[in-house]
Amino acid sequence: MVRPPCCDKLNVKRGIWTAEEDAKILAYVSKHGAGNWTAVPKKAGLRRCGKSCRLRWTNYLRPDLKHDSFTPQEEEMIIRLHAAIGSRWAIIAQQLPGRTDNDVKNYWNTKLRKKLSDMGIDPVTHKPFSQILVDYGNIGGLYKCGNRIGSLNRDMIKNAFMSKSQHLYQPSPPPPGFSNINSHLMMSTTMAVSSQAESIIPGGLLNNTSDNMIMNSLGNYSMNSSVDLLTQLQAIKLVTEASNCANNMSAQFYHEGSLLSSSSLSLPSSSSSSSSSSSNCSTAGQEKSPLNFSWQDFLLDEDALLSTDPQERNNIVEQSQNVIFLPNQINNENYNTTQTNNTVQRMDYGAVPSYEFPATSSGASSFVEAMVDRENEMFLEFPDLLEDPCFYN
DNA sequence: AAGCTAGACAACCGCGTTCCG
DNA sequence: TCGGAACGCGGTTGTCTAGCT
Repeated sequence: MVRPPCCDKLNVKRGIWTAEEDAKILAYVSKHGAGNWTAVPKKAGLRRCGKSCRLRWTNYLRPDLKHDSFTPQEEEMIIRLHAAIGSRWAIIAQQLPGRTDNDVKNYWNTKLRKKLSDMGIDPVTHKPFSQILVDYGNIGGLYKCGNRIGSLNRDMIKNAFMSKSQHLYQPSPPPPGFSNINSHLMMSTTMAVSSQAESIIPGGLLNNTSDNMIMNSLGNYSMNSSVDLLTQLQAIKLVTEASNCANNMSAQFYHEGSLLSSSSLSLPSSSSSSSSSSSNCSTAGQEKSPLNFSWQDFLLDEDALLSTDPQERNNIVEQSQNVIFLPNQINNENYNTTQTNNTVQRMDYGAVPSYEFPATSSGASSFVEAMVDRENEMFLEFPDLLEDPCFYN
């Protein structure tokens, strides 16, 4: 391995930093400012690689860092952004004042990934395991009549059921031989990416040119496989706007996340569309107070969706669209993103979005906790379903 | 009390990108 | 335009500690 010149010294110290070394870094930065890290070890009197000095400063010593535990709001923001842009920790961290990419990455790897898995959601794709199961079935021919998945992990079955409550999907007719409850499961697990795009981005809710610009761009996402920084910023904006506006939409986000991350958004290379865009909450969004939240709001009326009446189906889909994605009502003075010299500046939120989570009887304080609580409630509500390991039979 | 294990977090490594002469 | 140095990022590894057996 070829070490950088600044590290290519035999006597470079490695490992845990001492308080004395920290003090030297702090003294140096306070005097000269952060930067020119290759010169820092020599000027500060440290036997460390410049790269290591920079890391120590950015991840630990910076005065603006928060060292307390993550709040539920931060936790949810990480999940949302990860769903939207994947493991772009630096970008995600920019949306969380006082947090570093390393912080976010560690928190994800040690906490959130496991929590999502426990909730039945694949932390990589943000899709329910049940959908992966169905995808697997499509490949392996599980749909064919008489096939059973009784040999599959019971937890996976459980997760499949859970996903019904956590995801709002476009309906698709159940495969032949599936019962009504099966179709519930299937509906929750089958959707086409293209239809997602249309379902979560109802153009009718857009009020101004810049919004339309973003939405038109998103509408073209499937045509291009490249995801540039601007695209990700757009995704972040959409995510944060959706969070602020429809603060009870946590469950649906995974739906959106699958769209935004799995495929690829193609947006025009116009920086103005990102920085100057603003949007207003739709009437629909304003009317739906979090206080009036009902879990049923997240669920589609399957019978209506399966109805042969096109108008009835459209009505349901339109309702779901209004629920899923709402333009924001963010005060642009508080919500700002700029891009200068290819450096993405932190978005500042005058007020950190406060999310309302699906109501549970336990009063969970975070989205994840709410989901877990809801899971428990649903198991109590439908114990019979979980007794039968052969849902798909 | 000793050993083991898992979780949390700090630090390192390799690689891609940007900067600059 | 090119090449080397510096920087930044994401993945991985290492270390410490608390809890359990």
